[in-house]
Amino acid sequence: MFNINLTLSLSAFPKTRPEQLFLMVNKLQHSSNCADCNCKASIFKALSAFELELINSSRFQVSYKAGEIIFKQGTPSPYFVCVTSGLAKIYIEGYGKNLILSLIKPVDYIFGPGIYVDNRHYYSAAAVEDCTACLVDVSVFKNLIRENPDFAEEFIKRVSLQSIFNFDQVISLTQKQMHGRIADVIFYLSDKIYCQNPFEMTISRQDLADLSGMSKESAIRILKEFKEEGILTIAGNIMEVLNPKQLRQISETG
Amino acid sequence: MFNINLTLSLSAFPKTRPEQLFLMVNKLQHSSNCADCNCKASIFKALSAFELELINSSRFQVSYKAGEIIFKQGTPSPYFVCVTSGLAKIYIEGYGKNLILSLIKPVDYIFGPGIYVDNRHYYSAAAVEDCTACLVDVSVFKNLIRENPDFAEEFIKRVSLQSIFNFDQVISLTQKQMHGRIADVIFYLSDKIYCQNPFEMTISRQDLADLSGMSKESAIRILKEFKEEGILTIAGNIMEVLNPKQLRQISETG
DNA sequence: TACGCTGAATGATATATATCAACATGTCAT
DNA sequence: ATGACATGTTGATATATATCATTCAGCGTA
Repeated sequence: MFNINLTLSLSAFPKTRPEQLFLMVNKLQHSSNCADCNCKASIFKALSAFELELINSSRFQVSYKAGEIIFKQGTPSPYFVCVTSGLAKIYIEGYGKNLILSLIKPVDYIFGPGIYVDNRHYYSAAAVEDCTACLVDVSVFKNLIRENPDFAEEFIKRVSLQSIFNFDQVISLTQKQMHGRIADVIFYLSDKIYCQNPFEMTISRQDLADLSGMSKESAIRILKEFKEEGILTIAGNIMEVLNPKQLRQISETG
Repeated sequence: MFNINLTLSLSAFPKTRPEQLFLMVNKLQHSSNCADCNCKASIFKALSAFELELINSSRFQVSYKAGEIIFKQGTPSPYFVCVTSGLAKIYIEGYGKNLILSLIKPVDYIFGPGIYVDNRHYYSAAAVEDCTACLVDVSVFKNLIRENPDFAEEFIKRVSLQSIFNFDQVISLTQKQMHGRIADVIFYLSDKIYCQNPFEMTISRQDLADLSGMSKESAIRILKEFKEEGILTIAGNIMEVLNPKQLRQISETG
């Protein structure tokens, strides 16, 4: 079922050569401090000052330009990634198409299931907007999980929430038709990602399609229909949901 | 995106009334011993004899007839379920249709993401064949995770493997067309569930459809095509894959 | 300004898939 | 054996969706 198509996928992003990543890694380090930063990062609240300092001292900061790849599905996974600014996406490279699992905004982490299995990434991550991120050595993280049960529970809780989110997503993708799926994605964007109503769509139409599991053309057509029905407006990159009630209705009737 | 449709779903299984479950729970208790049984249950290998006895003393055994519901999506989740004989399915009740996430055979566990979130089930479970299962109080389980880091790691590893499996499944469901999806399910059945090549299909055609995210009629039609092309045979409930290579090909070309 | 490039939009067409309806088969209790 | 009921099978049809081709708009660069 699952095939790592490294060669194929590398060529899909010809702009970012591996060396560039390492250059960026060395560019800026330790520019701020975990103890200050973690206020929004819920799972870190279970850590003591000493433990936070452990993470802080082993971390380094990286910046990515929009479109650049953060890591590739199939590659080793030595770091735990925490996005501190900008917007990133994590996506599975499937059979010709990509499926975006979720968008990652500050302060959120990217940790894949591979960390505890074979230390490989099971999905790719890329910057959608210009991003900064902190990388922390996975082994530091794993040690904390072994030594601090509260932190372990927070971690498991986090993984569980992600899993629940994925369930919703699978049902949306497999049992709703296009209108309902686009409605779901629009709610996801306005409620969970941009968190405001007239919001700037910083993702492309292709990303919108990859989030809702359909072709770019279909996604565009449905946006147009929603516009014509007065459910939303799009001016440039600014989208506003005018009739959330009707949109909810569309989401629920599939 | 996510709606718990309890009323709708109860009526979908008119045969099993809630009282029946409790009657069965009281029928047989402590018929065997975790220390003997756990040989196949990998995550328990991290537990000491004392810890196993903790689980053993708080567990009780239940049996379910084929078709009976083990628990319902949306209900509280006080127990951790370990299937000790027979075959069960876990499935999400979506918009009209069900999606089977996986089949559970001995010795495997059913633990949902709700345990660490809101103590609710996020999917339903039902017996496909007659089943016996052990129920263990979730709090006993959670305590062991707090106190035994090895066990915690095994648990996280387990959850991770399940997550990886789900990724494959999502890609199959959203990016392959029907032939590829049915091929994937047939491999799943022969390699992971029944583990033999001429195998008895104890699941119904509807279950096959719910595993591959399509209508029952479409699933049947594709089985017929596979028969006509000599890829497999079906006699009664016995299915045999004759040309696994070609089936693999179909799986991979989507 | 003109050029070329990339992402977005639109229309025409092909096709995968669900739905509906009818029919067959098996199974169980009477 | 008989009927009733669930499950499986098949065919005809409708429809959701992808694909292909084309045009358009914005944007940086020569």
